[in-house]
Amino acid sequence: MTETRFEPSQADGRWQRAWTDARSFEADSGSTKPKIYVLEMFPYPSGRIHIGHVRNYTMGDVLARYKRMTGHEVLHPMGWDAFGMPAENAAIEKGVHPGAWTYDNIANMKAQLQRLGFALDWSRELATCDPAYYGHEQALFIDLYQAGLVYRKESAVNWDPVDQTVLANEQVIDGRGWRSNALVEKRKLNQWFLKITDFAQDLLDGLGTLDGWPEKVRLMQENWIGKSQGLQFSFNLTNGETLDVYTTRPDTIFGASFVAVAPDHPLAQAIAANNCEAARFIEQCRAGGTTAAELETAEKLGFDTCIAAVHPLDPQRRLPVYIANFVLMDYGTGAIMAVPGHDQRDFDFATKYDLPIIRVVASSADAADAPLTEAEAGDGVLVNSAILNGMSVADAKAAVIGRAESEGWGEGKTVWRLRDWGVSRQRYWGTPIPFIHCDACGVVPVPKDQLPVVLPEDVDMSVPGNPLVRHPTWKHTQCPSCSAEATRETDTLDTFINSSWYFLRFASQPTDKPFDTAEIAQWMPVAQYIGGIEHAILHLLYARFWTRALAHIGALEVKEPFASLFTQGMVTHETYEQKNPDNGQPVYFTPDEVSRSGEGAVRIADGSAITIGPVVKMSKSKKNVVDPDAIVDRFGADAVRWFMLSDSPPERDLPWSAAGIEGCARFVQRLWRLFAQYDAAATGEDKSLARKMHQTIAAVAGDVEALSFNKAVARIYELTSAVDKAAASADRSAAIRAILLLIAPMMPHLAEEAWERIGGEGLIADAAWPAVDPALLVDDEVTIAVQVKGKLRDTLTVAKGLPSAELEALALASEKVQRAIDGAEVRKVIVVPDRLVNIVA
RNA sequence: GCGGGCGUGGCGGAAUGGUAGACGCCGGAGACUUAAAAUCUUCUGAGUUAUGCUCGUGCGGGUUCGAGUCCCGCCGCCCGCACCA
Repeated sequence: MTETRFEPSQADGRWQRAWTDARSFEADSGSTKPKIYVLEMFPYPSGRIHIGHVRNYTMGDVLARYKRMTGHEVLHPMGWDAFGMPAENAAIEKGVHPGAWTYDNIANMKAQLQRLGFALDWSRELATCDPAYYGHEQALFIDLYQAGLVYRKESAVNWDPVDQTVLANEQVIDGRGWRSNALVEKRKLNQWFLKITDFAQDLLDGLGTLDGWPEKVRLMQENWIGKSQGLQFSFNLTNGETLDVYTTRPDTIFGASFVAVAPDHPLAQAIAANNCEAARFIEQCRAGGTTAAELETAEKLGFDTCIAAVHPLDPQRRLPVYIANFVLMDYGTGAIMAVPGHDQRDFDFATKYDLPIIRVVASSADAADAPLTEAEAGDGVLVNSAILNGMSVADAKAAVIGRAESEGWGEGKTVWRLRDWGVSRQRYWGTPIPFIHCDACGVVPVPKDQLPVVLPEDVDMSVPGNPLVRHPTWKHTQCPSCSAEATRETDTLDTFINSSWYFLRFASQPTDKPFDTAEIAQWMPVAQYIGGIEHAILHLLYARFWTRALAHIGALEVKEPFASLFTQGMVTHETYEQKNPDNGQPVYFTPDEVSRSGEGAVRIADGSAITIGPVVKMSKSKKNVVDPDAIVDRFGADAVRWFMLSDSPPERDLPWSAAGIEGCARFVQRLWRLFAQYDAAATGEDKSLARKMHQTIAAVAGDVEALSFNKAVARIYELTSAVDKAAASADRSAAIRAILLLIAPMMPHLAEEAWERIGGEGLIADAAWPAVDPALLVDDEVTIAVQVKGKLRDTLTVAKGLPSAELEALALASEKVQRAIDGAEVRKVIVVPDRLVNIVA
């Protein structure tokens, strides 16, 4: 090792080729080693990878490489979530075919990923837009149809009358199409649905078994599934009709002081038909915002219908019926009994419209008349509730439901927020839904031997509307049952279906079927799944459902696809801006355009002052981005990888900084110089360095297993400094070799290069993780804190395991301690062996 | 509004109820050099009458021999959301 600098520009490519040539990272399903599946969420091929991908994939890579070193057969694949709207947008804007655009992007991004040296099994690469992938998806979809998990029903979509297309919610801006600016209409279409609600309870129960998932994600899914148990019952109205309401608090029924229906409720609509004031009110409700935060802070508003409802347990009582802006049509029956005393929204409404607020739950029977200044949702005993008085909330719930059922005016009911999954998309760039519409036979699945139903290549994206509908020949076919003229389904599948089983196809990819059940069992479930929190609900819930659905039809033996989930933080960067003198709007500059010095920054082009803005998520609009290729060119893959792992805990945001990456590049060189000092022939002991080495190996292993990469990095720095300071010895050489192995998963190119030079056998990628001698994990000397009344006054270095009495004597003998005691009487001495002595005087 | 999370030096962050600030970045001083870069050494929470002492983990209480850590009440920031009856 004579070169004084490590040259990533030469080493990176050389070792990447060596790994490819040796097929180092191709997973063997037949291996007898313990198997482990490490997976990061596959990217959408947008064109360029961004630094967030680099962070995500670096984390997975370190774990995958580490697991290989600890004797596992590792499956660590990569592919492309390649269907979706951006390709169609590009096609419309640039006149390229969505497929051509997508495959170009894949080629670029693959090259970018390969430059980072990720230990990926590229032999299993897949793209969801490949008929070899989506054909199997069509087969699975038909299987689920035959199992009764797929059905069609009418459902509303956002229709853009100018672009003749259905819009996603995000494409509707202030009620208008994002591209056409036309007013969006609600249109009812016959669409395909998956029965995810059949699995609601199972999906909920499964969350309890996912110990390896963040509590936050489990909670988000639980709320999304939204199970509630309550009473659905019917009010008799004074106009002769009845009104169904749902409540989760039947116990508070005697506290009901009004009834409210959603603006979209049929009753409200009927009233509005001959009452323009009501119609105006409903219109006003629709004009308001629809997000939770907007509605929560919006004032509670109502319209008195002048209809009254008869209280089912107190027929003399009449409750006014309101149309209210805070009642949702989509949940329950779209109508509620309102209990102001025990629901804050009802309380706010009652206060505004001067309706009675009745306490029916109190801390004790004596507190029945305690005034309510806000709604009280807590537990207690029933008061002011006739037959229910004195009961607990739980008993009263059961009593009311029992009575409603026996008297026939209501029934206990479980209501779910979760709704069936609408999977129809009226778009070209997606998986064709493999069904045929026949006038005589109805909806008929495409026979499996005719799969895949392939998208036509010759489409014109410049004309509005779905090209599959207007293609001259594609949709025309024969009915598989009766051979009559028939048409293909022109809807394509939601891309969330593509990502609901790609991990299965990675694990097993026969040509004649979606996957091999036995081979899947070798790898599934995914041991560690890593991705962004933005997928906490939809992707992860759909994948859990799809896996269950396949298990339900016997195609799989696992129900939960991802045993452990990790959601990493974003990569952030400060912003650089100037005010536009004309309109005062900020103008952003990229880090390349700005020279940062000390406190301030200037624009390189003209030397003008730049305002340094907040550190926020990297985004194109704020121009606070760094290009992975550019930084790999400049610093090498290993420095970039090291930066991704350093400092910030992986679940938190990582602030990118030029100084930070430069520091990492310096550390790469420092290690290079250290490795050059490796001397296999060195002799002599360095017991304390040997201890430090074994402790570090054990700690780094634990940190990597826990994905606490920032801690592992800190420990490697510590050991490096200790080795730097140590004199030559056999132990020092061993420690240098250990550092090399510890950094191998993190800085694999540097590690290979140095491994070769010190005469390591084979590739370090195939080397074993260094062994730990348990005897050397503990020190024989410990430093004891000596406190007086809880304040540190001295420290003592003593032999480990010194008895308490001796520790106490040593502590009391300390001059500093005596000065702190200052002659006071020692009342108590707390001794924690090998830790501290606390003298209470 | 509800749910969840987080508040520790100039910055990112360490810390099984037991020596707060590990490790890194920034910054200061010095060595090497004709010089610079690189590298190395060293200092770096605040205050102070400096071998010491006092204060210090968002704020106010509490439990404890001992609290960044546990409990109660606030404040602020971030994320999620579906007024879910």
